[in-house]
Amino acid sequence: MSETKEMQPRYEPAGVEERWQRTWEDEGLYRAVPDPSKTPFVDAHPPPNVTGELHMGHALQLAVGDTIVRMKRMQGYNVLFQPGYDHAGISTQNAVEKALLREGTSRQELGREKFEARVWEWLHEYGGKILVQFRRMGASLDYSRTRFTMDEAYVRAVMRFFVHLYRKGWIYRANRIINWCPYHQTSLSDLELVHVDVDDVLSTIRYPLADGDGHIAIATVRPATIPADVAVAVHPEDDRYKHLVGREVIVPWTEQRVPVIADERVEREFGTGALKITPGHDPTDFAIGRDHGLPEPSCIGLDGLVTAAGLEGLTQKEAEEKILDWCRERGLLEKRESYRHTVALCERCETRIEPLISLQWWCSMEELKRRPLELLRAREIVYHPESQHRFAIDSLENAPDWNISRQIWWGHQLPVWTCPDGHLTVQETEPEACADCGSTELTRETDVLDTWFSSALWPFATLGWPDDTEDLRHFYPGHLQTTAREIIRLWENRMIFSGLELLGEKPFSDVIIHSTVLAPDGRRMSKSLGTGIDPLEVIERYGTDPTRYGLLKNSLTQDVRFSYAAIEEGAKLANKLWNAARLIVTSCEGALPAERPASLEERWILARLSQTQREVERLLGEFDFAHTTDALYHLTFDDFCDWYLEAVKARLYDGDADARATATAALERLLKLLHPLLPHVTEEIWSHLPERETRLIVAPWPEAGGEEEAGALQRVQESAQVFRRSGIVPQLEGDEKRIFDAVVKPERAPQRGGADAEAERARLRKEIARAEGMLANERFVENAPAEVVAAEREKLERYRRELEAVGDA
RNA sequence: GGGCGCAUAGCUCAGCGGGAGAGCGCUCGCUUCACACGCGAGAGGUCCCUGGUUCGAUCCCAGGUGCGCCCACCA
Repeated sequence: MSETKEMQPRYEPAGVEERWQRTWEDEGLYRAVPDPSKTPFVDAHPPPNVTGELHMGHALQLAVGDTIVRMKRMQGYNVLFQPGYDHAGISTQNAVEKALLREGTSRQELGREKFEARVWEWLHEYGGKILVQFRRMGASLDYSRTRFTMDEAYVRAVMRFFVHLYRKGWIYRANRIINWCPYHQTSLSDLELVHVDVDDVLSTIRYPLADGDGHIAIATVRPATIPADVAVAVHPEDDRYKHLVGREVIVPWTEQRVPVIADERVEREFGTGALKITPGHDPTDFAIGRDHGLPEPSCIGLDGLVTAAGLEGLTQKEAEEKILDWCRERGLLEKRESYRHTVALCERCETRIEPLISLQWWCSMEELKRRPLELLRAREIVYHPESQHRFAIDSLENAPDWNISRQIWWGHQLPVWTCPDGHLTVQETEPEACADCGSTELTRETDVLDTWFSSALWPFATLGWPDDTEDLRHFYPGHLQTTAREIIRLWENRMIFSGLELLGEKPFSDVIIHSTVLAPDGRRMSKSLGTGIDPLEVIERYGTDPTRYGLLKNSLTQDVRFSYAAIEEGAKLANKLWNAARLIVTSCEGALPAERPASLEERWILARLSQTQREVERLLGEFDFAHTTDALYHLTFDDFCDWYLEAVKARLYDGDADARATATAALERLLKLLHPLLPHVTEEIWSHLPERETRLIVAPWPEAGGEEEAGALQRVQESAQVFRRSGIVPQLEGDEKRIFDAVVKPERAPQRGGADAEAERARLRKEIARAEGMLANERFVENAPAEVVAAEREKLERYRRELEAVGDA
């Protein structure tokens, strides 16, 4: 399938990349088909939010997964790289609501059914955008298998999961304090909040003792919640208040009598050391209240407005004013001081969160987390880098029960029906009648499930579960996951326990937690800061190959700053490779004779290719992309181009058949090693090589041969170094002399003066003195490892040899 | 308040017990028939500070300083 196109001196990714992306997909080379004769390799790529535009983190994530997957595919694995997108409950609902607002209407006006229809409409318009972006990033996903978490089949999996957990007794309904977003009118998990610092006012208010004997002062930033106070708490060891425990105080405004209790969760150092207890509107107070058996009244409604007697319908600010005035009149307001603290906001709309008590659905984690922990501890599932493995274990150990219900409209409605008598019927599909009393007047639970409840099924719901499909049998359990750090607890842990619980096997064995890509100035990339860089714009400018190279050049262990320089390095590598290929292709037209690598430089480059291949296999096995790029960059520039090609160039021009055959073979191997990293340029070059039977993307990964000759050019390279520094031509013979003359071109090199030679001698003498000094140190020779001492001896000999060559004046 | 991580050349970063490295940038020399997104040479560094362990520390340990991220109910 060689195509005879002229190769331009400069490689231009534009056009070439899109062409290959189409070709690979059209020729079905991304397709994954179950085949029992092959070993599967599965990476279920995280489904981005359907509303989203891909950001730099997605680009990195895709590059990481795609690089591994491309190597595996060439190595003969039956690769499934699964694409799709997530319905992203609240985030999607938000986007559509914003659109409705612009049209002058609202979700409430439309009603639930019309709103849902509207979301689907919106999805049909924008939902495909993600996949276009995936393709443009060169991701070799099997697009024919694209799944959506609200597909009919997927919904069935979600319902099955819920019913399964319910029947196990792990799903329950309970009143708990939750994070309530008054704007979205829904509960939110702790992980859906953002915390920001705000300037607030801390008020110190006196609660008179019921027996008239003085007062206790408490400090609060939320006087509006005073009407729901049920106690005042002090630390049990606090000598200031010990004597008051068990007595009663009078709550301002309501003038209710409440007890003084002791609890060690009270911070003695904060404020006055006394804390008002409002279980209905504060998580700490809620916990303390439950432990002390206190009532849980509320004074703030779901809309965030106050409901307390005499304050009905007021905003919290207004209520606060009234209460503070009330206190002031009675001399109970001790002081007001400015106070900076953090508050929780809804991450979607940045509305201040109200902690409220609400009836929610929960999933108990006690049983579900047991086996995942065993597997993680046994390292049957491994997070990379190692620090994230420990974090994953910690976060699972401490996983609280999971609030799985949300009071929004867009999502999977709970498969729970209630009859007028309050019996619950829980089953996958709509029941005819109540399971308990046979009533046919059933109403379905209006809550929907947390988005992550469905995401948790991604590795197998995409394969057809709950049906026993061929896909499932062949492609489950999978292997790789690539994810951002912040969703380990939201997603990774839940995929693991759901896979183990429902299918009995872990969904994957390795999880790569990639780094966060920061803006060039080290700040977070974010739209609101204006620091975001659109990966598609970078791709437009530099090409996909350079972009993924630039992103992968960084280590996984720490956050990295986005760097155009790294991407330009990738562009240079692509261009260098292109030109190396141009030299070989243009001088090697015509039939190829048998390969017979006879000369020193040929044996050397083939050994270097093998050596680097092993290194790349090892590095990618450890998911070390930074060193992979480094090794391949130097292999291409230094070894392949600057030494090997320079050495054989003359023979290629002369039409030496053996040289041409070996050059083509060597280039072929170089292209294979580089393909996972730079898929497009390597495939394009491959298409210019004569008589290729397959596309490079599915060409077999080479067998790494021997490495014995990898050091064969050492003497020539050392001589070159000495010559270039000193101008002194070394004594070499045969192949070594020929290579030296071809690569170093002594006749063309500028004549060096005596100063250079003298500088070189001085350098060598210094090195020799250092090495001699070390070897003269008995304690070094005795205590240092034998190989370290031997290496030092070798160095000494080499320096002496070089000094002799330079002429020890 | 917990947890994790980072401080190495002008910049971005690798190295992590025995010669201080890469890429970019900078200086100098190359109109060498694959490539100037090239080739060659070079300048540039108390490897954050203070102690400790060691024959030997950029690397290990302790403390300090300065950053970053994640988590957390100080009202």
